[in-house]
Amino acid sequence: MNQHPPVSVAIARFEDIVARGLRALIDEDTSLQLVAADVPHECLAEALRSHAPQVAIINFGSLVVASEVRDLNLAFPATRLVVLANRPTAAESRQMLAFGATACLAKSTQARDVLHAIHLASRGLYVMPPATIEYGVLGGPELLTPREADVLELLQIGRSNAEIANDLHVSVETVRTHARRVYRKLGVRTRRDLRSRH
Amino acid sequence: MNQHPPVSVAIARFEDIVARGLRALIDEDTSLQLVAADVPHECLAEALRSHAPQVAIINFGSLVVASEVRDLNLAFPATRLVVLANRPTAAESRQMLAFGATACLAKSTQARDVLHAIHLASRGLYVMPPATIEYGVLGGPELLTPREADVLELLQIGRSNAEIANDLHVSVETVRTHARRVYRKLGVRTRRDLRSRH
DNA sequence: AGTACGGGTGATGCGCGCCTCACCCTTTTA
DNA sequence: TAAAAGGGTGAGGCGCGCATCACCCGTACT
Repeated sequence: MNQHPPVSVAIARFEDIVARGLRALIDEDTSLQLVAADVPHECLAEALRSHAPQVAIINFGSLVVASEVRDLNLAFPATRLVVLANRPTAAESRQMLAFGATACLAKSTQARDVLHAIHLASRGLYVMPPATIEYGVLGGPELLTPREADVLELLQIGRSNAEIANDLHVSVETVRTHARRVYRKLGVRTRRDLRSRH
Repeated sequence: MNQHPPVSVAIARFEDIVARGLRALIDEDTSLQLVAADVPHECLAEALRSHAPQVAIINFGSLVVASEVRDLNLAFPATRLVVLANRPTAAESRQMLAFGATACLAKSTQARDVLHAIHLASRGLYVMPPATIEYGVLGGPELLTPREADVLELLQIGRSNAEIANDLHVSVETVRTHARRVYRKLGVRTRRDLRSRH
């Protein structure tokens, strides 16, 4: 029922065992088409230029500097970059995404999950390893702060400002300030709207 | 070769068509095991408590407020939350992740990608829709700051600390401080390492 | 008329990242 | 050998988000 054209994939050079595993994995998946494999690190740009794969699997370990990922992404924006690292830290993973990678995976990731990630990345969805997202690392002033979320929750169940102030052990004025920001961020004008929305 | 126990999945209540599609999708996948389906929104917490599924697919549209996701995540940290929204904005997606969701998907996502995301989410990997990550929305003290990027650029073209200090109109000591942070963040030890490519 | 609510503005304190610079030390390089 | 670079530590100032509270005004409901 789903007839999609195969996803073209290029693989950078990896350690022998890893490379063989990756190749076998991708060969097994008929919806993935290998267009280049075992590409030496210094030939990556050339390979991306000539093959223009939808997905390129990059070896984090062979990166001389992390910003090479940014350079590749700027030069070949049509190719989604999947970075495979031995044991990426949360910071490294975030840096990879900040530099334009679409996915960052540990080599300890299960084989099937690598395939899942390749497919998702080929269609632009981001994949990040566990424990890389906490409140605070996601910028953006439109996000509700933890305190605003507390107020929102109580607003939603119909509590008055005075009751909320009592619940949270703060002044009514503080509650009103939080409520105003919640209204603005969620694009509503009254507490009523919070309950009738959706 | 891959003998993994199936992943238990619970599905919240969705629009009829969507619900049928989701069910069929998950029934087809032998590595997914449906433990609850068409769970009304008000029974979600109860369903998660009794079935303790590895993954729960949440209907963004039936959320009264976004912070319900946070509450569910706090109450059932072992269950990965996959939020399915009609057309999530970048802010909404980030808010979902900030509130503890492991994946946020648009309903326009291809069926197979929903399955991919469920599998990845079951093992803790984060999945985000396209265009939700730009440079800057990822906070974190480990990313290169603008000033560090300035220094990096000059370091890469071979300028000395004194020259960089002159270019940027700051002290040599400041340049050395920026350079140190750049080295640490990029995992290199010398400016040579930054140039060994190109 | 009194109370609660929505909306604007501003102030305060705290924490934290960023930028700047300084002083110390060792290693590398010219 | 002297200069440059790498590495550690710490300090001071600045900006900003967050949380808290205060005062102003107008409106809606009772």
